[in-house]
Amino acid sequence: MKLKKKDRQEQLNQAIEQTPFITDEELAEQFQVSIQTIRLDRMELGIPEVRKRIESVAQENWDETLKALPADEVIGEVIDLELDQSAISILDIQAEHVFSRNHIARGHHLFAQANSLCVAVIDDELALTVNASIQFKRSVRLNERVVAKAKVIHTDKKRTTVEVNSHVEKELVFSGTFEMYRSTD
Amino acid sequence: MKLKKKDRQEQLNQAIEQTPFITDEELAEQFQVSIQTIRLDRMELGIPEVRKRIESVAQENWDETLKALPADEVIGEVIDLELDQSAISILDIQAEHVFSRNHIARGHHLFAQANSLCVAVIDDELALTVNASIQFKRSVRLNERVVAKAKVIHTDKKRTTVEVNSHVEKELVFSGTFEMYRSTD
DNA sequence: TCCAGTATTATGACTAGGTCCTAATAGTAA
DNA sequence: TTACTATTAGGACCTAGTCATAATACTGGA
Repeated sequence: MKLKKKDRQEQLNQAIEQTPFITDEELAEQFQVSIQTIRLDRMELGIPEVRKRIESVAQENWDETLKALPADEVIGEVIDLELDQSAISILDIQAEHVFSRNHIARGHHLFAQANSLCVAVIDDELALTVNASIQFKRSVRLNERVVAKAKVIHTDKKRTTVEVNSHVEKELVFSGTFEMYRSTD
Repeated sequence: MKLKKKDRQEQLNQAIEQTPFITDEELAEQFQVSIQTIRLDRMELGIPEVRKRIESVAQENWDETLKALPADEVIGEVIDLELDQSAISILDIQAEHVFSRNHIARGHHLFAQANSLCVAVIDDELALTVNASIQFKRSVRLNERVVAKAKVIHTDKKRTTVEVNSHVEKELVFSGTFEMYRSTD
């Protein structure tokens, strides 16, 4: 027996969510109803046509591509910077940063925040990490805000040593010492 | 004076690359030529129509959404894994991994490859990095392939120490020692 | 200056995947 | 049987094209 209207619309909703690229014609085939019925259903459910659906999926992607473009950007948001002296950045831990199982932030994100802050604080064309010694003091969870403070503690001709301490609220969660190579080449 | 065909086509290419959502009509307006000219240009350059461009951007996004779902995934591709003993992964350095200025891979990607490999090698529910001591031996460049080898060198009740060495060809580019906390909680 | 060849524009027929509106038919429940 | 909802059908119109043909404009060289 064919599905009742309500059930069909429910399934339609799911089908489109899963495969937004599907046309009305294909949906009509799938549910064994006419194209017009599919269209009426879409109207009632407020679902736009394929091309608009595709466009909005594309739009999301494009926004993210733009965000990713300045690849030299610091991981997190820099809120204070004194070149060759100190810098502070914040990173809000979101779903993409955590293990899905336990909602604990993956270590490399904290590392990335600290490491890129070290690159940013150095007033030279080129800054590369040579060595680093780091400690993860406690695990960071979803929705926590990590504040990383970098402080230049030593500089000579080619090398700069930077110390980074990251806190959530008042609690130290990460600390590291980074030895950086730099040049104005 | 209006642009010559060659110059226009060059700029057209760029314009579409930057804003793939633009229609022929808008492009015709922008370059002050007829729609037909824009279409001829597209044909010659092998550029598909807006809706196809939008669809391919959307398709990329969709693929990535599916890929991104297993957020617990290892950075790089695991090609060998013996639980609690050793593991090997490869990471091909692509545009998104490097500084745009000098095409040198950003340190945190090498760290992420190594760190996530340490997580993967541990045969427990939970594995978190506690300490790490790392050295970047030489900078890695665009299109190079980094092979990371992880080896468990010590284990007790709650802690596991893993050593990771990453090579490009025969050359050591990164090495680190990771102290991991784990539990079957 | 004219001529050839290239570049540009115009026009018309056709397409996919729709919207919007009207109208006919089918199914169901009181 | 009647009333109402659900479904289907049809036609006009839309956008953003493709493909083919033809006319016009521009430009460099003999």
